[in-house]
Amino acid sequence: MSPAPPEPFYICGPTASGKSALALAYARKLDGEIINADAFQLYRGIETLSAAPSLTEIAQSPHHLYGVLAPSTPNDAGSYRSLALPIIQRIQARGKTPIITGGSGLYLKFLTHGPAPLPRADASLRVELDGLPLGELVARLTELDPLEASRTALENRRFVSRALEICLLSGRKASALRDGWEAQTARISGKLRGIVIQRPREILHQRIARRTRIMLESGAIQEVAALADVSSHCEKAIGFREIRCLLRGEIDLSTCGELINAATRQYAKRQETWFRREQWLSPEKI
RNA sequence: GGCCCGAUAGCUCAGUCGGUAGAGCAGUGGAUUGAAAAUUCACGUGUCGGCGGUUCAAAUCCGUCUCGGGCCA
Repeated sequence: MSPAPPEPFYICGPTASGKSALALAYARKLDGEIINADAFQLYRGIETLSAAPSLTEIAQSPHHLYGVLAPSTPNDAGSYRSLALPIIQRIQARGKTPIITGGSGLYLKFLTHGPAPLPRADASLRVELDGLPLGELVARLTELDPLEASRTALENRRFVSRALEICLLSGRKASALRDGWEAQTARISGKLRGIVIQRPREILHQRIARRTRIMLESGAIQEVAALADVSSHCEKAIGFREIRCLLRGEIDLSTCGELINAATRQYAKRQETWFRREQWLSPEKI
């Protein structure tokens, strides 16, 4: 009888909190291999902009799922799960510990809790729904699935659109499809091992400012310039828009840095809100 | 030295005929299972530059001082 495969170890927390460095430490400690759980470090061509691990870091331990997608490739949490699961299994089969590292809360939760039994996104339907006024989306959702409408933040176009999309694609009520899934996943609570990095807000802001400065000095501008003609999925990365403004001469370098700083701070706050609520790991102060 | 303009939230500014003030940004908290570095919701007491005066009542009118900026010497 073969021994049980090593359980994955999760390292998460807000941006610029030091996840990559901690992952390396744990890779040594647990004889592990690192797997990315960051939505934008998946992409090639924005390694600096997305603060992906450096070549020096990557050389120290096997790293997986960094720079594996072309900039124009769309992605979502479900696709990420499909990419990550086989890699986790292969690492475990070698007797190594998967060290899953990243700050994309939704991606992590898809990995740990699995997808709800819902139809996946449909690009052409989204184009169609995007053309309708929010009021109409709300009206259609309310008609098809009043229960789901009552549970949805109706001011949030994305959420309304997604709920309606589920109803239209499945021909069933989104509320019915979602039911049961949450209860099923509740058992995972507190069972997984890992760390949520927490730092005082002030310290985190200092780290963000430092990282933004280094990023702008060490190639992020060139990365965005190189993608100038590409209509890419990764345009949503923080810093992309700001650097494009810089390249067009609309703002100066210091303004660009300030805008990126502010956007990164806001992102870090959203991540903290997410991880504060997620109780499947026990938070550990660093 | 003289004249003019400005000083209001952390920042940029609005504030009508005098009735003790509100936007954007920043910040904080929340939502968030298939776009998530996305999307979205909520939260505004501050010596209205200081001191005096007029007035029932002053961010608002008057005087004066301080600090910016400008013009003329």
